[in-house]
Amino acid sequence: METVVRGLALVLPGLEVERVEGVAPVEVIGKRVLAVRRYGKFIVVDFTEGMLFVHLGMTGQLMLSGEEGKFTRGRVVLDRGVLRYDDIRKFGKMFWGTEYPERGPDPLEVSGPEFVARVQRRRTRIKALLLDQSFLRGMGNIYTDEVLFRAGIHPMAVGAEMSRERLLALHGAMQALLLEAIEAGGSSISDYVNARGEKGSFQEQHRVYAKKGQACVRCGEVLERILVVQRGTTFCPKCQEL
DNA sequence: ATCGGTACCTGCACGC
DNA sequence: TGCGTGCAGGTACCGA
Repeated sequence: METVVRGLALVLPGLEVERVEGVAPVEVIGKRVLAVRRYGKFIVVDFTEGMLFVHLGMTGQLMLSGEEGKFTRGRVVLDRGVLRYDDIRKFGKMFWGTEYPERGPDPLEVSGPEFVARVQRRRTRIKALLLDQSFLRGMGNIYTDEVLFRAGIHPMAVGAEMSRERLLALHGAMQALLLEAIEAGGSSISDYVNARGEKGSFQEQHRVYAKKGQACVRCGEVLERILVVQRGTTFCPKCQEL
């Protein structure tokens, strides 16, 4: 989402909405874009009064250029350019609002001590916690699996039982991972593209996500796949012991 | 508070 | 080639 936002922020500010089509909310008509920001996994387009929230779900794409397709679900036509919304599975959403949805702190902004304190208050498994948007806004399945591998933590480990040191290491690994992923333009598995329709390359640096059966890059052990809160989870049983 | 199950929707990879 | 199954960057809601 961060990489989509960065692309949109280069182009949209100052433009005025002329009309909308499809799922785009009518409230934006006639309003001028002030800024484009990210709020967790939401893309937030700031207008003179109120905000357009866009959540891409699993397969959503928000683009400034490129061809219309079978899965184009909506458009925001501006005085200079068109913002097009495509979504194969229709899990994404666009809506107008004046208040932010209730969410936890941003993983890139939360401090180490605050992160530790929040985790230690909870009895649930660390993977479920990282995925919970009311706990942290922004971590998804890819980066959760990747960061737990980097920090050497089992996805079923209970947060409240982990030491301050391990949690601080997890916090540091999480911020480093996200910054590297943003630097690489994000992870494109099948559908993800930025605002210009370009794929990211961080998938080339994934170490465990969707790599069940492959050898662990650190120890050579065969990577395992389990289900945690109904999400496919891949980890190294040797480097990430319970 | 937390969890499993289900639902939403479409495409794709895989086995037979 | 075709069919059935399971899986997918997410989230909401249900009942236990």
